[in-house]
This record gives sequence, C-alpha cells and structure tokens, in this order.
Amino acid sequence: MMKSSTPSSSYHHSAYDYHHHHHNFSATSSNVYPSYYPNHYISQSNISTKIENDDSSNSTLTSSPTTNNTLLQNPIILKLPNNNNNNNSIEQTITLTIDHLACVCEAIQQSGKIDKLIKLLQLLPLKSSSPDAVLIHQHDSILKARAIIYYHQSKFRELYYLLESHTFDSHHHSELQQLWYKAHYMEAQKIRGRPLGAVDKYRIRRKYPLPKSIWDGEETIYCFKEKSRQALKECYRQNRYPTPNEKRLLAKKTGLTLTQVSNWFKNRRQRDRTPRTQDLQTSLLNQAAYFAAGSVYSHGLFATTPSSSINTSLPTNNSTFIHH
DNA sequence: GCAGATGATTATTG
DNA sequence: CAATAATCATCTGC
Repeated sequence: MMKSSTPSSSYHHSAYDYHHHHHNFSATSSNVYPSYYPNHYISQSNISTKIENDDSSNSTLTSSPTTNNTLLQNPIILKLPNNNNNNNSIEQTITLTIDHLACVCEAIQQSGKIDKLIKLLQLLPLKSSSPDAVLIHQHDSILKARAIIYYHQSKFRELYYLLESHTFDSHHHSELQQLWYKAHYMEAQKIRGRPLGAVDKYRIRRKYPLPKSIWDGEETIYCFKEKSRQALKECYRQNRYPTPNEKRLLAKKTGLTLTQVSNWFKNRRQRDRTPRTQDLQTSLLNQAAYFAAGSVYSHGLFATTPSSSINTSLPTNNSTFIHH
C-alpha cells in the first residue's frame, strides 16, 4: 500500500489499507486463502519455515509425509539445497501439490519477505524440465510472486509484460492493481526527484490504465464499484433506514462490509440533509450575508445566527467557515 | 444504533 | 498548480 509520507494521517492509513485490500479478497482475514485452496493450511507454516531456515541444513525434512491420498494430482518435487558445508551428497526433497505450493507462496508473499520469495522460486523446477513445470510457472500465485519480485528489483518493463500477458483470477486483481500503480508511481518518482502528490498519481493512473488481465472492467468511482453504488442507491430509494438484515443482504450483494454499508447510508442521509448544490449554497450565503449586513467582519456572519437553522444546511466546505 | 462534525482521499475544474 | 466537489471513514455525544 502506498504510504504517503505525510505524518498527519496516522489513523487513516490503516483505514485505507483495509479499504483497498478489501475490494476483491482478504480484508476479512478469515478468508485470506480463498476456498479453492483445500485443507492445506496446516503444513503451510511448516514449509515456509523450512524455506526460512534453508541455509541451516538441519531442517527436519522427513517430517512431511503429508497424506498422499489427497495429493495425487501433479506432485511437485522441490530440491532443497544444503549448501552450508560441502556435503552435497544427499539431496533433500519435498513433495507438494500445486495448490499446496501456491498456498506456501501466498503465505510468504503476505509476510513481505522478498528474499524468501526469491528463494522459493529458485526451488521450482525449470520450465524446460517437464510439461508440469510449465503449469507451475503459469499458476497465478507463482506469477504474482514473480511480479512482486520484479517490482522490488525495479524491473518495471518485465513487470508490466507479466501483468499484461497473463489473465489472472479475480481474487488477485486488487493486489496486482496496487502493484501496477505502485510500479508506475515509482517509475515516475525516480524521474523527478520529489515524491508524487495526489494529482500526479491521478494523472499517472489515467495515463496508464489497468490492463484487462488484472481488471474485470467494472467501473469504480472512488473506492466502491459503480454497480455496488447503484445497488445501494436503489435500496436507499425504498428505505432510508434498512434493517440489519437488509444491510447484510446488501453487503453480500455489493461485496462490501456491513460497516461500509452502514457508513454509506449514514453518509448518504447526511448528504441529503445538507443541500450541496452550488446555487443553494450561494443563496444561503447571500441570505446570511443579507441578514448579517451589520456585521463588521465577514467571518463572523454565522456565529451570530442560531446554529440549528443554518449550520445544518451548509455543505461541508463551509463548516470550516463557520468555525472562525 | 443514529446524527453531526470533521478528517482524509480522490476526482475534476480553472 | 490551486481550488473545489464528491466520497468514505472516524470520532463524539445522545
């Protein structure tokens, strides 16, 4: 996630981290691994720790006789190098299914340890070795890992080509979209010396739109998808105060969180109460100025009026105006 | 739970 | 670039 270096917004970053990542998967942290990864959770930490410790050659590799019943499909053999002392005599290997491998790969990606990700990819069999190896290298998680590595190595052209040339499952879209933008930001930031502002980023996003392989083409304004917003609007027309049950249904339909739905309705009601058209705003300003014509300093206009009548009917832009 | 105010971010405009 | 509008989140008080 983009950490803008402004020190002023400590609490907000976490909020937006949550927000953006939530779009397609994973913010609920209960389904970090989508359901198409079968029951392989147990041993994932087991293996990732092995990769972490792979320079100490005493890893207990024999402890992974995972139940071969469910692992029939495409067993993968990883050769773990014991490079420490010169005893290259015994090659230690480990067998996995491709789903299992992907699970490990995802776990390491989430840990943010790039070096370990590189080590994992180095363990994979070469593409030229077998037809199965080709399949491995076409797997979404493996490709995503490679993309992340490209990003951290500033190999931007390789990254862009990778993201454009392979159609990813939508579970990965959100993460890869962030990667796409982050790479372009980084590239532009290296050209000029200073960090990018919001406007610069906006222009970059317009200049380098997301490729179809990472994006389902659904229109998204701000953070929510247009389809979600219209569903919310439609429900709002019928009922401004949905019951928790209705909210749950709506959350399911829109793919948003329950709190996000609640927030949306709350904000929507708030926006509806406070007229926000320019005409009405200026007319109110004029009206207030007319009634407060005797006031000496312009900023004191609203301070003399009862806040209940005017304060609530002014848009956000003027709420700061009121305070001074 | 909601209303109200406010902060922060994004999108647009001049 | 600055200013503005639109949007979403969070905090406080009830």
